[in-house]
Amino acid sequence: MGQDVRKIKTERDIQAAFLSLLDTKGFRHLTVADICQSALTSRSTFYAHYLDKYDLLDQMVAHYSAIFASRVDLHFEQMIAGEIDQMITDLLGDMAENRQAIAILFKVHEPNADLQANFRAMLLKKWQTFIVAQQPKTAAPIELIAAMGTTVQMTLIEWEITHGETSVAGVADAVNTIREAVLMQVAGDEK
Amino acid sequence: MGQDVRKIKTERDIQAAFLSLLDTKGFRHLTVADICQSALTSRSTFYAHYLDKYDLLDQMVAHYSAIFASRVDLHFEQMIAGEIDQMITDLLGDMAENRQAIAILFKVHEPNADLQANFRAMLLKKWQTFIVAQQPKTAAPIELIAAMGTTVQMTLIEWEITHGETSVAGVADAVNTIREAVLMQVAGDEK
DNA sequence: TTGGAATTGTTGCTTTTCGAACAGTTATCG
DNA sequence: CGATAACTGTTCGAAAAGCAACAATTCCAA
Repeated sequence: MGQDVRKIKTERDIQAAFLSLLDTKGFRHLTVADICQSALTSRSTFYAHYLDKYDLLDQMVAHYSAIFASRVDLHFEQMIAGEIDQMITDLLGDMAENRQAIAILFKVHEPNADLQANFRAMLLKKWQTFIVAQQPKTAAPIELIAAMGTTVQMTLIEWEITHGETSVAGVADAVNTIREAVLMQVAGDEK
Repeated sequence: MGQDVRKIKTERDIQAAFLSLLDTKGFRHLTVADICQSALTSRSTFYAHYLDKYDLLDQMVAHYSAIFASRVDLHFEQMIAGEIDQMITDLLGDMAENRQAIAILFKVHEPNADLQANFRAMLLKKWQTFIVAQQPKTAAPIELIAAMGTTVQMTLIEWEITHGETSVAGVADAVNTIREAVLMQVAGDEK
């Protein structure tokens, strides 16, 4: 099972080159030849690993989606519990090596490969089931409140991923204020 | 020629890993297995490229020595002419990609592989022939003055290589003052 | 000093990658 | 529109890298 080191290396090189070019030239006008030239591999090798550039993008999006999927439960619970500082620390810890890659992939929006949309969808589902479980008495539609919570959380994630481990103090406060407003809606409290 | 991309890549990986380990563990206690593990290559591949770790070091020292050898004439002339700013700019320009590698190799002193000693030897030879050509009337031994000039120039080079493209203004002045003192000795002027 | 562990070079065999060609498909531009 | 350039996806033999095993040092601590 332990793969041949060469496969690991070429996939690493191809993916690194892909991300770099994605950042500069964008996805649409990127050719397989471009990627291979930058990765110092041959095209035939590329096709031994991926069907085409779409497959490469798919696999990478799936990869980072899976990583986030394995953390999303904890992340959501921390959000609800208001443990914003800890949530941010954990997120940055988990994503440390992948931060740059995720930041780049977040800007790519292809029909069946949209990392940002995947993250958002996972969070939205969490919010929906959470709100339903609360049996809110609010007049506002459940879907709206779920969308609100998701948006707030996604905005924070994007901010952290692009800005890295900068000062977190003010951020936590700001997020917390908005978070409480959303949760108040869920509880059904009228102002 | 060594045209196959794979050769280029493995040598690049091996040399990068080697430099990195050289910086952390030093040369003596470094094993071929260490290098290969860090470079993600196999030992048999290593031995297909190098005789042993000494050969690897030799080749790298020879490589950077050759680069410096191709610049040393211009570099020395700029030193004599007092074009310190230009000299520094040119040096950093030429060495931009190799700065880190040279800085690391400068700390390695093996019997037949000493980059720092090679640099110094080249400069010393330039100073010696220069001074002889001037037919100095100074009472001081030629070898002493040559050693002085070489030391001053080497010190500057080491400073630039370790400190990079930081402010150059004050450096040029300081070097120039010392340079003039040395040249005054060459001219034989008694204070 | 000695015995086990680690390191060295070397080897045979397998797997992967390379490079160059190929026909077929899409852009690009005058 | 037409052509010609670029890109795709595939194939092939040759070259390189990987891997595991080996005996032969060398290291190092008991």
